[in-house]
Amino acid sequence: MKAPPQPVLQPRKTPVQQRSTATVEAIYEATVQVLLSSGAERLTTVRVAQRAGVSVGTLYQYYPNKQSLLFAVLERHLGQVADAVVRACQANHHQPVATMVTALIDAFLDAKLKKRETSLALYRIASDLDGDRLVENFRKRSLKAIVAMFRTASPASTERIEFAAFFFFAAMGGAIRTVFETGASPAKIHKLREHLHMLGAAYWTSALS
Amino acid sequence: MKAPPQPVLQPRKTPVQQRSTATVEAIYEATVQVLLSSGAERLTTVRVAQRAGVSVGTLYQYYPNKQSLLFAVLERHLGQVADAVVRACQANHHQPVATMVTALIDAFLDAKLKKRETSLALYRIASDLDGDRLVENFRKRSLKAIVAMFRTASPASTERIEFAAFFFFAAMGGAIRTVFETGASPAKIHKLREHLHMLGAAYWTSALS
Amino acid sequence: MKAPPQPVLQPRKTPVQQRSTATVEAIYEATVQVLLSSGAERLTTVRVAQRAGVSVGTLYQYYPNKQSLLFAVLERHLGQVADAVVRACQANHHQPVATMVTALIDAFLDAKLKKRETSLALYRIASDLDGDRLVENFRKRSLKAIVAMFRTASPASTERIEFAAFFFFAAMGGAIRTVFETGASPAKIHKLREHLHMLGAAYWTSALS
Amino acid sequence: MKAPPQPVLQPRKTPVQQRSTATVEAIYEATVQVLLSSGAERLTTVRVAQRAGVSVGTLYQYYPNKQSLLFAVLERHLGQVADAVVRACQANHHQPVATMVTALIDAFLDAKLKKRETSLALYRIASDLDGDRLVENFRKRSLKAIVAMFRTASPASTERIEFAAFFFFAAMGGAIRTVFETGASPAKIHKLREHLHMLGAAYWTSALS
DNA sequence: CATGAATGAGGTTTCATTCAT
DNA sequence: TATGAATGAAACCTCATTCAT
Repeated sequence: MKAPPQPVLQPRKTPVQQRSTATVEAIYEATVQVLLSSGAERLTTVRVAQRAGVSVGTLYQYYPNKQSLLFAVLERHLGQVADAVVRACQANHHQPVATMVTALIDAFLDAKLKKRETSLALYRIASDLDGDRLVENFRKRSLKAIVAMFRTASPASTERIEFAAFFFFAAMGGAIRTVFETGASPAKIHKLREHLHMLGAAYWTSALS
Repeated sequence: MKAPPQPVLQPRKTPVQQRSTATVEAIYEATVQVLLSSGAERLTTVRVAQRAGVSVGTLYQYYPNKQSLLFAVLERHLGQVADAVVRACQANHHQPVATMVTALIDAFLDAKLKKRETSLALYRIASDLDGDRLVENFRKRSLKAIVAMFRTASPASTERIEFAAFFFFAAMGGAIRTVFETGASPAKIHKLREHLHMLGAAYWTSALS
Repeated sequence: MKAPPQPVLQPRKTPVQQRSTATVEAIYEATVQVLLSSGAERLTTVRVAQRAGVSVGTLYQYYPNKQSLLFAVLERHLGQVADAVVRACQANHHQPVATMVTALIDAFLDAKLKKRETSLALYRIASDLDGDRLVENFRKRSLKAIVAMFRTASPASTERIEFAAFFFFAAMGGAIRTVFETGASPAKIHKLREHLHMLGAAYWTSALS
Repeated sequence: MKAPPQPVLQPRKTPVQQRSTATVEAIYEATVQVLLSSGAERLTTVRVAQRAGVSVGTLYQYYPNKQSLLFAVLERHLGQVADAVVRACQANHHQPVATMVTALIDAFLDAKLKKRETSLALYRIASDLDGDRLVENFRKRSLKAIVAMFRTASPASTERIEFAAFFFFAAMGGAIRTVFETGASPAKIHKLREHLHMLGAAYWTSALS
């Protein structure tokens, strides 16, 4: 991956035609597949194009460079998880804290589980140059919803809730990531959920008091 | 016209002369420095050698390939953190749970803080091929000591303690990592420690009951 | 940071466009030329590419590694010689032994003479890793045709004919190679042919009796 | 193998002391061993020195460069074979031609057999830059003795005998080399000798008439 | 004399990206 | 628009040779 002087990371064009949309989608899917089957190290633009059934040239019509490709994948994945979290939070305003915690954890964990493989592959590329920015956006969106939810349940200061949300989100993410990375059997996933609930209940009770 | 090599990750030779000991250390230090200043992506063997003030050839006399270089850094870092954790655990057998939790958290967090920059850089390269193995070893060593400590404080089943240790270690690591990655001001570090203590106390009380 | 490759010696892709057919041929020719002008020792992929008027990258689009390049040249050369031998043998079934011997020798020698320089350069690279396999194939093809021919002229056991063919083929090859290596003036070539005829006639008469 | 501007191929010093002689011998032996065990491709000066139990520096005290090392080995090997041939020839002056032929063949083949492995390894390095010169010397010495021998048995012109000797020597060498290279079982060696005798008798009878 | 650490040119190979067809 | 051949900078790694100790 060469370092382009001024990287452009947005898709080059907004597809409006039928064919373009299909092509973009095929490239997206191919990227995920190559990521899963070959790993980030072996992911080359030519390989992705081949898997997508198009030529490299075509790939570059829609993504100005390799990074934008990976960004697109990462962005969509994070977006899906954030969506789940936001929905769960919005649906549980004014509920008891215990309910909120469970809903938040389940939403996050289930979203990750649904794309477990993709998620695993993406942990790695997220570290690459400037992937942080996307992760940051993802975190902001999620935290905003989480904070909003907990504010309907607790008189604690916004600042306090904000840090607690940030902190808990990070801890939860770390636990899930590690379980995924060390091999996630159904039994282990089950225990993970249990302990997340336990952790969440215990933590938020302390944190909001 | 090369011949098929087999990747070896151990240092290539044990220095016998005075000079080479200094060289190997210089290369190690240079690796850390380049990692910090340029990032893993921009870390090349030539750059490391230059920074160390030696030629590439010399580098390859001591490290058979680029990976072994990164391994050495990762290994030493993880070893130091594990050492700190193990020491803290051994020193707190038969203490109250609250004391144990605080000791564990502080040991881990302080070890990480001491090499915060290095730690940050290493999160990224650990994902690389087989870095997992080192991380796995690190986790095993740490968990063994943690489990041994908590067994002196609780009649809970070993299996339960083991999972709790694994889970908490992962959550704590995730929280710390995220704080490091999002910029760790002293104030934030302070809050982090507080909330880790809170999280730890709340979680272990639940988990061991 | 490379991943463990597995050596492949077959050409990498089949050209579909007009342009690439020309390119692959240019690279092939350049390889022969560099081999002749610089010797196998000085043959580098960059040099070959330059001589071919393309970039190294292009070279590697068609030949997966340096060896495959040399293989291609060796294979074509050996193929041509084998073709000549096979044709000569097939055309002389049921002829007198003297005729057979002369035909065989002339076919082999003339095929070698036609590409004398190439042949000379190839003697050297054939020794390289696994070049043996190609030479072995070449020998098998040739010997099969030779044995088939002599069986139409002699009641000797197949086993006897087979060894005689192998032995004579080797002796003939050695004599020709040495003459080529020590400088082959037309006069010397003339004598060589004469003595090969003499040797062949004398040997096969003994061997088949 | 870099190309030194003005290669010096003679051993750097003539060893007179005890230790030096032993060292030179050890290096020589190590070279052969490395050649056999690792092949010419993997033969490095450091490896040879290690196998010899000395440092590279010491190696370079006795051999000015890598080529001179290989030359020494090649030279000694060829010398031994030439010695055997010369002795056999000198011992068979004025014998019947059949006796001469058998003696010559047996001397050559046995000398090669005695160092079959070394011989095989050396075929390859002899092709390297300027190995030809040594081979040429070897051939000259051998041919001189062969010609001298046959002149005591035949009134044929010197020129005729000379070419016949050259030609036969080459054919014999080629046959032996090929057998060695294709795997020389005792049975195959036995047949080889038989057919060499047959070839030799038949050829020289024709050639001297 | 011996040692072996250091050198660095040079070789092979990859892959993001461009552009003529 | 799509194609895929071509590019070439840049990375990794080797190894003959030197020279301070």
